[in-house]
Amino acid sequence: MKKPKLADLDLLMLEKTGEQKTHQWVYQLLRTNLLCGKIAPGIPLTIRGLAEILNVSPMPIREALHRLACEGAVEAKNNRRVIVPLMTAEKFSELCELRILLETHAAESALPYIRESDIGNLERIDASIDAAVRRGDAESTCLLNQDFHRSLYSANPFQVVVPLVESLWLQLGPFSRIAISKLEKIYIVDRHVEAIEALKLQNSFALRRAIEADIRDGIASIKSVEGIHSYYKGVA
Amino acid sequence: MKKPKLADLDLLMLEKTGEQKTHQWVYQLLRTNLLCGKIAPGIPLTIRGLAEILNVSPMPIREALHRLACEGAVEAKNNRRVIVPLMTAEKFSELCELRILLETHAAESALPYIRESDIGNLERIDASIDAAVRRGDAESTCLLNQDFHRSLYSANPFQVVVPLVESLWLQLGPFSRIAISKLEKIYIVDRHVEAIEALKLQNSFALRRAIEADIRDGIASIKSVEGIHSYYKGVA
DNA sequence: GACGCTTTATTGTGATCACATTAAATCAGA
DNA sequence: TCTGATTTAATGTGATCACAATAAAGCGTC
Repeated sequence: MKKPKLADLDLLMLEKTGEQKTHQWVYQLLRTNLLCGKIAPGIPLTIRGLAEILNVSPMPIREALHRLACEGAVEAKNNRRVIVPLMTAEKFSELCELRILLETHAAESALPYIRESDIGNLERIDASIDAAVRRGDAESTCLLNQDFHRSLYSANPFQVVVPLVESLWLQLGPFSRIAISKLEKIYIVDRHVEAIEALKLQNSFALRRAIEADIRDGIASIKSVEGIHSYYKGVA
Repeated sequence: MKKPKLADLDLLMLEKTGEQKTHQWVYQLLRTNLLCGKIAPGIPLTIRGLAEILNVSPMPIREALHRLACEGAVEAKNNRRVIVPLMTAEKFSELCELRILLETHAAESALPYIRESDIGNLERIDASIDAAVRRGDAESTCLLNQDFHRSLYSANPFQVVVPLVESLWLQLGPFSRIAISKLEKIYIVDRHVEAIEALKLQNSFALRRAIEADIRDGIASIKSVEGIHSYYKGVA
């Protein structure tokens, strides 16, 4: 097995809209690729290397990498390498527990602010997810799933938890790919529909249950993959 | 009342140790000052201005400010100003609820890993806090208090929650100064001692109670300050 | 082949500069 | 003295460069 290199990356590209700065574009691009697992743990990300791939100066890459590092998406080692951090079973468990803790809270505290239009929006996103699942589009499924959660929690205008949750998503990102590969089996029960029902009924208990179940379903699918342990440590 | 300017800042300085990079030094310095409320909300922080104050090139300041922005410690407005964000009552409540949620979890999941030496270390820190309170040293009290919590949670070697908690501390930082000013009245009951007792007894329920009470005591002292609302919005 | 040392290439950091954008200061007119 | 437009100053961004530190490659020895 060949050692993976930076140049082998096939990133999914985003177009740079005119209103965003270069470093924001780089950040979004790397972030998106991390979130749907396009960048495997262990391969060193270099400033100049990415600068060449993306055809920009090293400066915006530097800023984007630093930001991702402070969100825990990548890890700046004490030597001079920046990598997607490797995973351990214990760390994985901690991240999942925190997701449940934070996201059930976020959903519940958003509930009083949910309006008809919010529910419509969530239903629209969930329909897109179903479509993406059916056509086997892993990247879209992953990103839309996060859109669903983010939209729900953001209904609370005084919300401060979304950035924390996004940090958790980023740290789990490289492994969500595994979950996605089994998505068709998972979505026998659509937890999003359950959540939307709970919203309509203003039932905070049912809402918490639905969110927790949704997260646990994803976890279970990852844990069900045999040899996951060797996966995290194998690329070291 | 004069409009506060950047030059009027009297930052508490840290010496730059040889092993740390310049941008890390700048980050720690700004972070420390934010955490103990030395930088008031509303005054614009500029790269070149800080560079001149700290006698470094603009580059490390840029990186430090970007990192603080991504942690929520400062807010980069859409115009060209970076400020310590203003507070609202609702946001304040959210931050406090999250502190309780995350820190009680962090304490509980650290409990199984606590060793004799950890307890000794925590007792030592608590003694330092008492000393700082007695001599009215607000900055040290604030920083040592965070040391206590961080040390406790970090006993769990697989812990991923400390960075999230630190982000919350940073966002609450500018207002912790208010709490500190009333600290002598608060520490009638030393919640840290209660927490240490719970650790010794391996009593996770009592530990959660102690941590939650510790946080709530601080909150109560801030809320007890009359006109706090005008404080957050007054400097706008 | 495998291991240790030297040489070379590459990396992150910090400094400096040019430029477009925005805030602040200046000034004219009432 | 106040208001609004115009000029001036200051800011963030991105590019480029020099430098020290590190990793990778080359090479000789066992």
